Formats: sequence, structure tokens, C-alpha cells
Amino acid sequence: MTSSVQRKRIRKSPDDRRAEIVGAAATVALTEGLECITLRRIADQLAVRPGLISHYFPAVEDLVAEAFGSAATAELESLLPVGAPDASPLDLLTDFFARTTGPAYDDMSRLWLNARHLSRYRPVLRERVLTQEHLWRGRLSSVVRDGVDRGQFRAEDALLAAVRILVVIDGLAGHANTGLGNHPSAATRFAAATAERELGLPEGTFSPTVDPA
Amino acid sequence: MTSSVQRKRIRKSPDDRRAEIVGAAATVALTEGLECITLRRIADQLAVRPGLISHYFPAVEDLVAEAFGSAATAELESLLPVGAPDASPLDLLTDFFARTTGPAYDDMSRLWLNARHLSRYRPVLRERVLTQEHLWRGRLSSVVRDGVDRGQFRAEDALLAAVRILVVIDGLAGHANTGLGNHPSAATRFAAATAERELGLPEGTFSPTVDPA
DNA sequence: TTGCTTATTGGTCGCACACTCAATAGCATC
DNA sequence: GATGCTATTGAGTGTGCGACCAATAAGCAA
Repeated sequence: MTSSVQRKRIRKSPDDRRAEIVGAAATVALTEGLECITLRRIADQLAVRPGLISHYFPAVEDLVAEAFGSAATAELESLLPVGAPDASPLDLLTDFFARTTGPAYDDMSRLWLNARHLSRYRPVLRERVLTQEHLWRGRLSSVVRDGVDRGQFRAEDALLAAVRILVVIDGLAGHANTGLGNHPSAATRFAAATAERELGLPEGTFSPTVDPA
Repeated sequence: MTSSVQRKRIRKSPDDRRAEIVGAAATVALTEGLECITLRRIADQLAVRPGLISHYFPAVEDLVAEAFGSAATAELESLLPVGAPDASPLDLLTDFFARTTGPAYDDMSRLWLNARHLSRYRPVLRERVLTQEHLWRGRLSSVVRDGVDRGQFRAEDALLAAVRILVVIDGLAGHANTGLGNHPSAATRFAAATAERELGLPEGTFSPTVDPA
């Protein structure tokens, strides 16, 4: 009667199981936070025993770092796909700012905030954060450089411009849990405005003014 | 023999004891992080039993919020003292940027990062963070307004300028646990540079270039 | 069908945490 | 010096966590 749970054991290949675990952890990281990645929580989600998670990740911290890396990589791939060398850098960045400043990006904002803070206590995670920072900066600065080469942008130091843009996005992301006060749109537009200044573009290029008629 | 600890009870007035507890918690918050504020940790620091902390703060979350508020208020008071209406806004901000971007500010950077993240799970703390944000914005925008009145700055919306400056400071603060990569000085100067732009000042006003001769 | 490898389980240990409450003892007051 | 108020203690409860390991059974190969 009370034993409807605990069906039959399902035995998967280590690679599949591992990927499944990381995927579940990444979802938890995005929706609930990195500190909610616990052996029991992930095991429940996969209808599996906690010991199994330990088997694949003897130290939970490694799973936490992996989950963050997985989620961040996927997001970057979605925001600035590497397989689009023909796309106009201007269009790429327009999309980029539209997506990074919308509420749909809130989960990602929270995740970065989460990871940056947790890095204080978790060395393995800290290394992963550094790796991801490097990836994001590299990807964004490539787009900037591409734009400069095509004559769309002007920038002395593409990497510095990218870092500054990301700093503003991070600064705004810090408010994902607390809201942005009375200046939501004006503040949000700050990311795009920074890019416009850094890249020598006319004001409003990346942030279509939503003014009244 | 083994009982050299556990001296005599010291009985203090509730106000004194409460202030003592908040002070200890604020110190722990700044040096170790808000999640290290536990009944035992604070009790140990004050050579007192955990139950006593519970007596003054039946819910730990209230102590955490109080500790953050205390530390943040003290720091703001030190950075932008309210009792100096005669001081030149330009000088005030020069000091402000020198101090907020130096390594001495790292603990404070970490604390804000910590509080912003923890706000996700702790409503009481979230309210405190909002209050502090309001205070910091108010204080900074006052200085900006003052500077505009005296003809030192140019700014259409002083509050918006203040918010943007603080967003950059927050964005840089996010890297307190992970470092700033290869562009530490250039990135750090970004806060001052943003202020210069927002306030219509010549580049370098707030960030004395430390170039080689 | 049989056997073997190993993915998976179930149970357990120790630790740290917040919270509760009756008993105790400082200390101000008389 | 005795008394009463209450700040403070001591002891205990329950929860959730990571980690460990011997026993079990899934599913492939023979």
C-alpha cells in the first residue's frame, strides 16, 4: 500500500547519469539558488537516493561549480552565439541588451550574484566564476572588435570596453532581488547607454526610446 | 582545574547588551559574512551563552538585518558625512572615489554583495537593504545637487546620476571575491570616470592619473 | 540461461544550526 | 543586610546537512 514509491532501479551509463545530475543541479541553481544544491534535493528531483549523487560527486562543491558553469555557458551561448560570424555586431548587441536587461534575465542575474558571493567560501566555485568571466569577456570583446573592424564601432581597447559593459550589467544585476527603485527604465537603459558611449555610437542606438508620442 | 572558563555572570542593561550584540554581529558580518552570524558565533565572541542572543533576538534574521544596517550606516557616515555642508562637493567626491575603489573598501564591497544575495531568502534583510540603498542614493544625490547649485557639476537628474554611479560601484564590488582580471586600475577608474561623465566634468577629475613619467 | 561487473541502494554517523524554557544568580532598591 | 526583579544560564529538542560503506540488483556478455 504505502510502497507505491520506490519503483524499480534504473541503471544508466555513468556519462548519462552524470549529465542528468548536472542538468538537474543547474536547474536548481537557476531557480532556487546554488545553496539549494544539496545531495537530498538533487536526489529527490531525479527520484534517486542521495548516496548516488555522492557517488558521482564525492564533494558537493564540485557539483555546485559544475552546475554554475553549465548554466552560465548555456546562457552565454544563447546570448552571443559563437556560430554566427556573419551577423552584424550592431544587431548582435542590440539583441544582447534587449535580453540582458529584461526580466527574463532575472534568474541569470541572481545566479551570477549568487556565484560571486558564494565564491567567498568555495574555492572550486571561484575558479569556475573566473573561467566564465573570461569566457563572457572574450565573447563580448570579440563582437566589439568585429564591429570596430567593420567600421560600426569605435573603441581603443575592445577588452576594456567589454569589461566596462559587463560591470554595468553586473551592477544592475545586483538589484535582481531588491528591485531598482523609482528609476527602473532609466537605470536599466544605463547598460545600453554605457555601450553606446564606449563604442562611440549615438545615444539611443541600443535602447529604442519608448517615449510617449 | 578545567573550569577556568565560565567566570562570573556579568549582568548588563538590556540597551547596553543589545548594542554590544549588534556591534559584534556587525563586525562578524564585515569580516566573515552575514551567514556567519549564528547564535553560537556571536555568543562566543561576547563570552556569553547562545541562549542570551536568542533572548534579545528571538529570530536570528532580525539580528542579521540589524548587523547589516549598522555596518552600512557607519560606512556611509564615514564616506559622506552629513555634518559637512560647507565642504566642497568636488572634494567630497574625490575622497569618496579614492576610498570606495581602494582595497580598504573590499570588506564593504563583500558585505553589500553578501546582503544583496541573501536578500533573496531573507525578507527582513531585504527591507534593510532597500532602506540602505535609499540612504546611500539620497546622500550621494544631495552632494551632486549641492555641486550643481554651486556650479561645480552639471546634471539634469541628480538622483539618476547618483544611481548610475552607485550601480558602477556595485558592479565593481561584485569582483571583490574574484579579482578584476588584467585591467584592475582601468576598471577601477571606471567608477570615477562614470561620475565625471554624469556630472559633466573633464576626464581625470576624480581619478588622478598615476601614469609613468 | 548463467555469471559478473558495477550502478545503485539503505542505513548510519557526526556536526552545526535555530529555537524553547525552567532554573539560577546579579544587582539595584529598600 | 534582606528582597525582588530580571538578565543570564544550562540543558534539551528537532532539523538538515555532507560524508561513508557494505549490501543489493540491473543489465550486459558469455
